[in-house]
Amino acid sequence: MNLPPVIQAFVLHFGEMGSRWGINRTVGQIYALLYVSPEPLCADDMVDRLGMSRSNVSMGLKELQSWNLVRLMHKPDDRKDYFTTLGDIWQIVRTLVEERKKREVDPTLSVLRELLMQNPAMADEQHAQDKMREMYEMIEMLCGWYDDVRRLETDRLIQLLSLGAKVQKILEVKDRLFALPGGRSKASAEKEG
Amino acid sequence: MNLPPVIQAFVLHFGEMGSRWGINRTVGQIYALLYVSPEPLCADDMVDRLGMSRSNVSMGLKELQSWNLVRLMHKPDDRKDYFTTLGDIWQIVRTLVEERKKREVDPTLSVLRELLMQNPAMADEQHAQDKMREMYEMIEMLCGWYDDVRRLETDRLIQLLSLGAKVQKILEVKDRLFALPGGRSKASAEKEG
DNA sequence: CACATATTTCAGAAATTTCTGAAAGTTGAG
DNA sequence: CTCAACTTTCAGAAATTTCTGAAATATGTG
Repeated sequence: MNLPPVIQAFVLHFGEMGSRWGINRTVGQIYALLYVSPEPLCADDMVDRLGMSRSNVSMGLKELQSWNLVRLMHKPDDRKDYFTTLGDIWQIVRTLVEERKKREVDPTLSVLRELLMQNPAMADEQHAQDKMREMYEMIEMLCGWYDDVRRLETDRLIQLLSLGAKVQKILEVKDRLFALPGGRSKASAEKEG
Repeated sequence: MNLPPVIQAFVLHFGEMGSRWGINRTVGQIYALLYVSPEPLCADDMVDRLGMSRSNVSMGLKELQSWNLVRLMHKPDDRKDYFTTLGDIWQIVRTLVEERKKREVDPTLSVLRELLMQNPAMADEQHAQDKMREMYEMIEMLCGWYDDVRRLETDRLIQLLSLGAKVQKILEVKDRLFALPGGRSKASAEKEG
């Protein structure tokens, strides 16, 4: 590896982290390097700096493109392909979540849905299906929330995050304010959508 | 494998999913089987039903215990160890998130913190550190939010999730209600915590 | 303690994943 | 079309991870 120490440490760490997630070590390293680079890099730059084979870099870049994590660019009068990461850190997180959902959560939901349609042939299967339904409903709820939240603009999202659980308190205050004795208040109507 | 078809399909799916996460295939299968079982199982039950070696089951259970995902039990007059999953699905999700944070997010934060202390020796390192800081702050914000939300009781959490982004609207309503011309309102005071 | 029942460890086999160099493919310029 | 510059593919090598059987360890019972 041929990198300044701080960058090398960062790249190595993300290589390790990558291998804990589905992404492999070299893909993690390539991405980390691109993330901290001030300029787009071409494959040969990465070969030099990361010390891996040209073909490995090529495969890694292909995978990163399939994750929508990297953008292909060109420089004028240069036939090489250059790459950069895509968007700011929040956009990166959004993309990561979106892609992982697509690859992991959605297929799981569809397996569960299918299994829940089967007729249980015995008590154990019945019980298993009940547990699967519990899981299915939990995932659906998280997906519904995600589907709402992903549409927020980033500064709204940040605002919401900084609020944390204080939302609860605000809801309580609001409920008290709008509460009408024995009636369905405007607040609860809104809360229930 | 020696399992009813619906359960087998579930177990196989979670095996595959497990291998996309850090968890390996057989550990995923063991957990899936325990999750849908009405009764605690002993290691030999798992050997029978999953068709893997006794030692493999033993190692898998050890790993699941280290993740706090499985509880060891005993039956009266029986020397075998029995195992169950731990808590309802929401508790399981909490545990998973907590453990993954501990193993993946916390170490990353500490690497980043350390790298941000270094003196940049050149422009590229300076730029890299800026990007790392951006990432560090994003992770800190997510952790802060998580730290708030994890304390909520499950039904409060569910309530919050079903609310989704509608929280935003409620905030807007609230801001409008409390807004005093030119003044720091009770609402904004609360929002800023 | 001796024995039977259980669980864990661990060295190496088996399987899977990652990585490489060589060859094939692509593309723009002359 | 031909060449040079560049990228991709892919078969097999290398590395890593997973899995197993055999041996070691632990534990309750008489």
